[in-house]
Amino acid sequence: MAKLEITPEQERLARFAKAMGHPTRVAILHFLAQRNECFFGDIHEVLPVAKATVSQHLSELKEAGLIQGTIEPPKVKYCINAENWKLARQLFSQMLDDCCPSKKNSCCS
Amino acid sequence: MAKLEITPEQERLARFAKAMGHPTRVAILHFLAQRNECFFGDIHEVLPVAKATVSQHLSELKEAGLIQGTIEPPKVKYCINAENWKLARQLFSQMLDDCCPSKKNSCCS
DNA sequence: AATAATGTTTGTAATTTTGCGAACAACAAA
DNA sequence: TTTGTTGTTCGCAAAATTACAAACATTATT
Repeated sequence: MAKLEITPEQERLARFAKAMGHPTRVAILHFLAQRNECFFGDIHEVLPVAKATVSQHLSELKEAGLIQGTIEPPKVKYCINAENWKLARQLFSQMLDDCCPSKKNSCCS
Repeated sequence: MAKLEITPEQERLARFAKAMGHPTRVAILHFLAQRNECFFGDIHEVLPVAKATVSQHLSELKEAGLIQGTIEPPKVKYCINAENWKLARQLFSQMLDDCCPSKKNSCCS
């Protein structure tokens, strides 16, 4: 029993995925992914949620490593964490590309 | 305020991501992604969790559309849902590739 | 009909997530 | 020093997630 070990890479992928697992956070990432300037206010202004909630979502994205925040008094600038973003891309590709090759007898019909 | 609409695509992506947001489910997907035969028992046998829990994780992956199950009495065969898998690949690529282009002045330094 | 094998469903408990208003902290400007 | 701006943190409540054992359903086999 239990021959399968969950690898650190799988843990990391799950961590990224979990952070992306909410519509508002996807919207935030999408917003950040196509902008240079990105203050908290810019994000909050555009979302239909309370600022406390936005702050919380940002904090989760940050803890997952997908974004980073820099204090620029009196504002806070957020942006994609390029390094981890790249890693996320790799891990998701690894997972999603590595399936359903042109096997015969595959149940993935 | 609230000028940003959350698109159906973002909802879908979040749905996929949420399903992938747990180490055990990532492990299950990885397992399924490289196999043709994939009965419940094969999956359960290899994971360090109770069968009720495995069943629950499978059901969540199924509801998210990432896998599908077929009853083959007295067993149940699971496999990747190829069509939605492809969609997931597209959505994740769209999100992850579409960032941090070689902009000057990008905060993604 | 009784038994066995394979998974799902149910019931339960602990934990986590989500969302918001209100209070708070940090800094700039009047 | 007082006021205003910008975000974070706190406290709370509702809902969702996670995990398991036990009960159940379904189909084969004896």
